Amino acid sequence: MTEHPSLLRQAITASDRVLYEIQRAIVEGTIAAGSKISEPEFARRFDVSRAPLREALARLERCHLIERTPNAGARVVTLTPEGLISLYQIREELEGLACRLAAEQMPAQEIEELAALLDQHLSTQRVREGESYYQEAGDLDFHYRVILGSKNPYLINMLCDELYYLVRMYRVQMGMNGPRVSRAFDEHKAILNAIANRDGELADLLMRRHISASRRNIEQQLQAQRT
Amino acid sequence: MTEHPSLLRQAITASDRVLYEIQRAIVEGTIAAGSKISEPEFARRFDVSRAPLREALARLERCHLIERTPNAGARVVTLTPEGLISLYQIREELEGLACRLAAEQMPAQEIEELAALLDQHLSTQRVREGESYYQEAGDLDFHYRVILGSKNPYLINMLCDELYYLVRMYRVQMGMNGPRVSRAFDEHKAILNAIANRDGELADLLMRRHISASRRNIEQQLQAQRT
DNA sequence: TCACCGGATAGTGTCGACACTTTTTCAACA
DNA sequence: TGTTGAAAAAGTGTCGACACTATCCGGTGA
Repeated sequence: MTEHPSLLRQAITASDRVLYEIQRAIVEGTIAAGSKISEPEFARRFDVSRAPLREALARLERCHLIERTPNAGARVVTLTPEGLISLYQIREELEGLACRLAAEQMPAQEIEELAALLDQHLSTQRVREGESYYQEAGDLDFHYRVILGSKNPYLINMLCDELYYLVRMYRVQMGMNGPRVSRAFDEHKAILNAIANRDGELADLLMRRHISASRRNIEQQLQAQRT
Repeated sequence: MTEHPSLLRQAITASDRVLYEIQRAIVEGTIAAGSKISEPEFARRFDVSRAPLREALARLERCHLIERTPNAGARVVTLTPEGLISLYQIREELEGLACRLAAEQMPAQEIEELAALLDQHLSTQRVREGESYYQEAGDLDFHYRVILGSKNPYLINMLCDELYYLVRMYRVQMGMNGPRVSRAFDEHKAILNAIANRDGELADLLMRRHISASRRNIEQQLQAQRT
């Protein structure tokens, strides 16, 4: 049986399903950071045998959401200021590169779609003033598209599959909000312009600044929560 | 039973062993690039059941040595000029960052050890003039240490665990040799100096150039083999 | 009281078997 | 001869069970 050709989605196995559920639970904190993962218990909880569960755990380790030690088991990662800095150091470099490549490689149509996405963000943002979650999703959506525009498969894989779940975990569990929403929108706009003008160097610079600002913002949150 | 404390090596499971063997075989070309991997066949060949084999395959996918599609199986990656460029684009950014961080973070003792390593390279290089393989290993060793010096765990993981096997695969299967050996040594020396002087910016720049030169070198090889 | 040790318990690593999917084979038909 | 389609073969995904390892816990000795 052939799937709908426009989507060509992969087959969804049991381990996929379990992966998505656990991934989401970890990112949102339903499964506490730092807690231990018992294979028999999780297998029961998600109603699969240990084989697909272990497959899922392998992939969770891949995106840095859990840490495994042989013969000892898996734990959910713990969030630390150092970890956050390490993560964002890499993001700055890789997304800067992605942005430069996008400026060079992104098809005109994708750029138009990205512009449309930003317009949509603007209107939605006005409606839901102050509500942070949507902007969260929107911000990630913007970054996703830029990364995909780089057309570098390793880059896409590293950022979208290996790093972004952890980024989301930090943002969700730090409870992102505050006045950064509208400024982020302007920064997105400037980045889009640079890409549309095929100015890779500028796009690179702006994206680095954007991420750097985002990091400082989270660090502030983290500082505030510490008091 | 406690292991020797100075090494604190992890337990070596069957899946580890199989991973190392297949990894090496793919990097060295014993298992041909692009060839299909049949789980029952490989399980027999490496004398394990399919469970640890699949665990190994998951990790091979993680370091980009194989590609899997659900319900269809795994194939060894194929080496392409585009893939090489994509890979080195990322290396330039990440190792540049690693080098900058190393200049800031690397303990003095590690820097001394790195200097000693280079001296050792120089003497060995004179003995084995023209023989490329050792320089290969030595070059990787140098890069490894710089990366470890960055003290950024994500960076270390991405470069050493996820990208470097593929880098080695390209270099080995492209049959690296030629006159780059001594120049690479000089470049290493310059990078070391920058790190020792705690000049992160310069170390970053030099490392990027070094990798860029290495990429051009491989591209040349690739061009030559194409004729 | 505390450190050490041995058994009990839970947990991970591995195995062989089965269900379902994909690919191949081959015969019927145009 | 080339194409289509269904059966057969091969292969992947999943399951339950067992072996071995790590952890916990109570007892012993100093």
